[in-house]
Amino acid sequence: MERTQVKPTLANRWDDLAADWCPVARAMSVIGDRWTLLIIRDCFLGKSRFEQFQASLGITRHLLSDRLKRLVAHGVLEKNPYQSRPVRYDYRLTDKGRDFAPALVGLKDWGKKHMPVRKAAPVA
Amino acid sequence: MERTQVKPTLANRWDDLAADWCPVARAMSVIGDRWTLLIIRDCFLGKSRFEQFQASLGITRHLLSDRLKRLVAHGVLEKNPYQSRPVRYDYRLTDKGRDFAPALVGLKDWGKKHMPVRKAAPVA
DNA sequence: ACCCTCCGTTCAGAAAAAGAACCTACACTC
DNA sequence: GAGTGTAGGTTCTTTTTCTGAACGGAGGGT
Repeated sequence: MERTQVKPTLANRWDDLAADWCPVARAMSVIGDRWTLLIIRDCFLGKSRFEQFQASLGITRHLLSDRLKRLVAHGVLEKNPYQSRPVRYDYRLTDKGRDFAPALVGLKDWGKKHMPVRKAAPVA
Repeated sequence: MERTQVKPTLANRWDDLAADWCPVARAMSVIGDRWTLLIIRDCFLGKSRFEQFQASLGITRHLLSDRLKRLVAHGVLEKNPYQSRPVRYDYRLTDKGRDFAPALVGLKDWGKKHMPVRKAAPVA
């Protein structure tokens, strides 16, 4: 009885999309932010560690930590120890994660065709 | 020189991605939020008006207005008057917008396969 | 004249993100 | 046996963005 009636009229929170009738919306409940799909892209490019993602994306560590947790929780990534003495983890795509490949290719093609690289400021 | 620097300290991450080396990142600079791709999906489903998007998505009107402007600015949608007496506009996909189809299909397939509809709360 | 529809805009408050520093645990050197 | 470095985070405060509700304007219908 504590949170069933939180918002009766408008539905929108991140995870509310997960129950949408539309599969695209349900996909957006996983990757519907600026970084998540780029983390997945980095995984496809062979990156697997916290520091690698952080260096690659320039994302804040806090947010990266959060997004990795979310991806693991969704079963898109797996967190495994890759060495045990000082325990260190890496993140690898699961089959579910690898199935993003077609969507990623679609976005890559779109970006290539429609978003030419315009440098922010040709300083100096 | 006084007000070109509206936000001097923080870089706008949205637009930083537009200059990224990776075409996926550049695509994310357009659709890298929870709603934009769903607006585009709605366009593919034949919706074209403010109220239709708002009813379909449950997005706040403010944000919808903002996202539509952004999509028009990016050339993904076109804003056209569909009646002139009380001037009303609708939003239609451009060719650039229609080129999202493959990516959208990729996400739809992923959502269908990996995100079964789980109702938020099986209340009574 | 009054209410209705469509397409927004404005405002205050809540949520999320940014940026930087901090922490743990171990290994390597000195 | 104290510093230094590395990997993988967490904590903190300040900005930015999003939400939710109300307001506005331009015309239409009755």
